[in-house]
Amino acid sequence: MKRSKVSNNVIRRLPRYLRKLDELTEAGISRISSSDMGQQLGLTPSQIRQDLSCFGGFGQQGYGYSVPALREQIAAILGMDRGYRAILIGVGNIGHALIDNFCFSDWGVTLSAAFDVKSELIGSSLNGTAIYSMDELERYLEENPVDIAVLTVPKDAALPVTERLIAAGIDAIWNFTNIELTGPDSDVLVENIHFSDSLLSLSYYISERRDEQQTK
Amino acid sequence: MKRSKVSNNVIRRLPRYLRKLDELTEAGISRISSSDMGQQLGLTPSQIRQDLSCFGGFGQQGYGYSVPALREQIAAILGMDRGYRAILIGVGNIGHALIDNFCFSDWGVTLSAAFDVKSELIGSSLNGTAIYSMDELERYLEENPVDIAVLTVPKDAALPVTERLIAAGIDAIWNFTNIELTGPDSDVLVENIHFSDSLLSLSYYISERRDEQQTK
DNA sequence: TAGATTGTTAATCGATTAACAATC
DNA sequence: TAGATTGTTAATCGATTAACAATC
Repeated sequence: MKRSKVSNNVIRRLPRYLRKLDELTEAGISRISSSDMGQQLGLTPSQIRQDLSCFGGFGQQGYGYSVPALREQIAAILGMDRGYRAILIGVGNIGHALIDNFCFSDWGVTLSAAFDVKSELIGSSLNGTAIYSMDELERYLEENPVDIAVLTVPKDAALPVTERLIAAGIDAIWNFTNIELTGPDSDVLVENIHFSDSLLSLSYYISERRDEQQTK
Repeated sequence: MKRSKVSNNVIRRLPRYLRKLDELTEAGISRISSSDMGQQLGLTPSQIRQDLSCFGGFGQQGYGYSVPALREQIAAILGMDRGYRAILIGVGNIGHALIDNFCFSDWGVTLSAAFDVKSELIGSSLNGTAIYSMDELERYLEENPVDIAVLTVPKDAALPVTERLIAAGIDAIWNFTNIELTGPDSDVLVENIHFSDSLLSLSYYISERRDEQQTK
């Protein structure tokens, strides 16, 4: 697999391809052409072929792509078969929801532990995930392989906890707090879920549309 | 305010600017130059000036930007002052977390009601938001102004509920389900929060980095 | 006034689309 | 074989960066 600096835009489309391929599998469809796929995703056939060709030729001329084969290829490109391990920090409302409802294993990730400061949570377990005290964080990271820290702590705890994680040598943070962690300082990977950014974008698009309708 | 087709990339950066400006306000900083701002966000000064100039000249030569003034301008561009109203559909884990913890009003949006099918929830209220039966959805939409539907239903309910929303004339959906709603069919605005897409992107970047380190 | 920094125009860079030979 | 569709190269389009006159 060549990894010669594939652009962000391409990477962000790969999970959508995967999701679409899963939908096709469920619908019993086992082959698809780039033009059908493009139609269903609102993309041009060229773009899909161009994207996939960053990683190799997965299709067959005159035929298209095998749905299950392409699905496996994309899963591998995304690292779903690498057995990454995650811990979750901050079992508040959103952390709780993730532990209970988000199926990490569907995406090849194992959630191995959770951490919180609230004594009534420590020692219990949720959906099979044990909850430890924040005091045990460093020791746990020393003794267990962890690739991803899921950050679901309150706003004020975001930066201090991030510093502890970085000091403990964590590689990647999945950030659900509304704090901008991406500083130029450390080289930890940060992937953000900013609810508010998303809602504000939607708010913009609604406003744009209404203004257009006004003008007409 | 001119709205002559501003590019997506620009729109997606505006909420980050807003967030940074709020941080600056909290830190007691009342003016900032495009180069300082760029440094703090990892963007070039040019890009920030270019982005802002899509909407007008908010700065002052030789001085920079007034933090509170720019903050208000961006808030207005994003539609935060338009009083949009939202309802939430599906009071499961994630819906519950949003009602309890996500401060809609911070972003100018009012959450006016929630809907679910579970009889034990119907009639109760969470954090001041009343929960209605799904049967009342259409009636509610007829009688109340609603701009945004927050979709937090289980996977299987996603498409049928979306169809009901569209039939009832809803304009915009904030989609938390893992289903691809963006079809070419309807012209409803859809903004997605796809947890899995985000996690898989992170998984890709981790894999990319590790492969690079291998090669070295 | 001199220094700083904007808004904007032009230059560069990168991403998307189109076209087409290769081939299943 | 003929039709379909890929992978890839070239053309186009758009976004980012650089430069600089305007001016606070």
